Amino acid sequence: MTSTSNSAGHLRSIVERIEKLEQDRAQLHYDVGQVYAEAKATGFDPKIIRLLVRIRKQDPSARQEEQAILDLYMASIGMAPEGEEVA
Amino acid sequence: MTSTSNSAGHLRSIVERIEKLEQDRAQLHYDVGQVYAEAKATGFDPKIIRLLVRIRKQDPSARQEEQAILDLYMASIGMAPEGEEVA
Amino acid sequence: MTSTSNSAGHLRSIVERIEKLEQDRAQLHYDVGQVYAEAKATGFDPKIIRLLVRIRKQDPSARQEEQAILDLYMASIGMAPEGEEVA
Amino acid sequence: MTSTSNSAGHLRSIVERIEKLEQDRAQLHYDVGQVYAEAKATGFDPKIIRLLVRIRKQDPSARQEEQAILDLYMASIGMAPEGEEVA
DNA sequence: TCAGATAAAATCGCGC
DNA sequence: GCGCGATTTTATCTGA
Repeated sequence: MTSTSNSAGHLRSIVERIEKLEQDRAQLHYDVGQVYAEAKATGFDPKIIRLLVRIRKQDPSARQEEQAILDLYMASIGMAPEGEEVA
Repeated sequence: MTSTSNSAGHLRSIVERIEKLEQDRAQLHYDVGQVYAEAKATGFDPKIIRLLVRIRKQDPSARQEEQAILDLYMASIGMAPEGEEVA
Repeated sequence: MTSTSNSAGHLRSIVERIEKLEQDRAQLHYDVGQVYAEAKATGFDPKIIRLLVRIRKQDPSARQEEQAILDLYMASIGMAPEGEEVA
Repeated sequence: MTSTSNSAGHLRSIVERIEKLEQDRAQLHYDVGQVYAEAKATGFDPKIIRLLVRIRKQDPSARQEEQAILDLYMASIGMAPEGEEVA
C-alpha cells in the first residue's frame, strides 16, 4: 500500500483526476483560442465569429423555450404533453 | 469544389472546429461533475474538495500575500484574525 | 476622530456601505419571492410566470443582437452604421 | 374595468411588480459596483474587499469548522497547512 | 490601464 | 434526501 489509508488514497485519486480533467479542459480552451487566432489571420472578424457561434447555439434553445411554454400551459390545464401515449 | 468560395468553406470549417472543441470541453466538464459525485458518495464533502483543488491551483506565495493583505485590512477595521475562538 | 486613521475609516465606510446595499438587495429579492407566492396563491403557476418575465426581458436583447450582427457586418465592409451623419 | 378579466389584470399586476422590484435590485447592484470602484480608486484591492465582505457574512464558527475539515483533508494527502513558509 | 462584456463557477431551490 | 436546473456571483478577456 502506498498511502496511509484507503481513504487518503481515494481522496488523492479524486483530486488528481479532477486536476487532470481540468488540465485537458484548459488545453481545449487554448485550442479554441488558436482557431479564433487563425480565423483572424485569415481575415475573419473574431467578433462576428463569436456571434455566429453563439447564435447557432441559442437557436435550438429558443425553440426549446417555446416548447417549454407550450408544455407548461398544457400541463396547467391538465393536458398530456404532445407525443405521449396514455398507456 | 464543394463550397461557393474558399472563404465560405474556411468560415464553415472554423465554426465547426470551434463547436467540436466546445463539445469536448462540455464533456470534460460533465466528467468532473461525475468525479465530484463519486467523492460525495464516498463520504467526502464536495465543497471542501473544491476548496482544496482551488488552493492547489493557486501559487502558494500568491495565496500568502493575499492572506497578508486580508489580515491587514481586517486589523485596520478591528476584526480579529481568522481562526480565533471568542472564548 | 473616531478611527485610527483615515484609511481605516474609509475602509470601514466602504465595507459598511456595501453591506447595506447588499441587505437592501436581499430584501428586494425576498419581496420578489413574496409576489411569486401571492401569484401561486391566486392560482398562477410560478414557473410560467418566471418564463414570462424572462422572455419579456430577453425579447429586446434578441432584437439588439440582430442589430449587432448587422452593425458588425456593415463595419466589416466599411459602411457607416445606420442613422449616422458623415459630418 | 380596464382589463378583460380580473385574472388577466392580476397577472399583469404581478408581472409588473416583479419587473419593478428586479429593476430596483439591478440599480442596487450597480451601486455596489460604484462603491467597489471608489474603493479601488482610493487604493484598496477590490478582490480583497470582496473576500473581507464574504468572511464577515459567514458564521465564524461555520468558517472554523470548514477550515478544520480542510486541514484534515490536506494532511491526509500530505499537503502542508496553509500559511507556511517553505524556508 | 480600466470599464464593460463574456463566460465560468458556485450556490440555491425545486421536483422526483 | 438527492440529483438537476436555474440563478447569482466571480473571474477572465477584449476593446477603448
